[in-house]
Amino acid sequence: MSADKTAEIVLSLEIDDPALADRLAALLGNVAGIRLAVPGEQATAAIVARDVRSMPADIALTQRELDVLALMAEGASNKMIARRLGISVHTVKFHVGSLLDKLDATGRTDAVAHAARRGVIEL
Amino acid sequence: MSADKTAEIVLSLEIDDPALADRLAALLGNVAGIRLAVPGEQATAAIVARDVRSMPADIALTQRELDVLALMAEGASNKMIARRLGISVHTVKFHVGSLLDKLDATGRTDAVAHAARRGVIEL
DNA sequence: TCGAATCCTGGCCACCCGGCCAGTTTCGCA
DNA sequence: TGCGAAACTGGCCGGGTGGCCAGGATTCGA
Repeated sequence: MSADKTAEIVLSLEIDDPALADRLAALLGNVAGIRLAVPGEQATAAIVARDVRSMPADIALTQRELDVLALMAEGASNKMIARRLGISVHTVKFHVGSLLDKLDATGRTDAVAHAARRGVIEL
Repeated sequence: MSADKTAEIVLSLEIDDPALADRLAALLGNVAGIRLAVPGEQATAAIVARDVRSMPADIALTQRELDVLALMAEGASNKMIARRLGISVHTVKFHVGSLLDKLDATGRTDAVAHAARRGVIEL
């Protein structure tokens, strides 16, 4: 019975803003096929805030830097990034250096963490 | 009036499971006051997966591994971690090695990214 | 009592990383 | 028509990283 694919979808409302949470609760409360989870209940999916954290002025990264950053977040080494982007390792290092500078990070791990925190990338 | 509190809520559907995503899209598609975001659009909130399949039982990490992992997420080097925890660099490497193994990561950056994705740590 | 797990440490070594120096091309804008 | 920004490449090098080997100490449950 737990494998009933057509059962109603349980949504966990995880919004800090009370006003927004209330509005969503009201709107979703009487939609057939959807049910809001009671506190602590295992939900199928969750609704989380999305507008606040991406607001504070995205850091100005070039397209190439974003390419490199995305691959860094995948755990790729400079060599792998170079191969994937079809450029040399030296160029990758060049972009990584710019990234560390712009993101105020001490290393690639820190850079990915900072970028994720600021919403520049999604993990 | 962009500050109209009663404007429709834009939801970003971020569900990997195609079937679930389709069902949610169908159910939410004609709810007054709610609109699904087009790709790339700035949404008010996001709907993310939250069932058991996406939370495959927290990885069994020891307390010490969690200590090391947290410092790694701060961008700390092995040497820094060693100093902070009062242990040798060799021991830090030992724990980092275990983390890479348990988190199925290729390097410390990948390890932090994986851990963040699985909710083991908060960035 | 005997493992098993966890935590700790050391040496060794190939490789990676980040920073330094230098240069080239292409593009858009003033 | 210059000029800066972006992208790209190279050499060099000190230090960091990760994997391998070896060991020892502790606790806990079978």
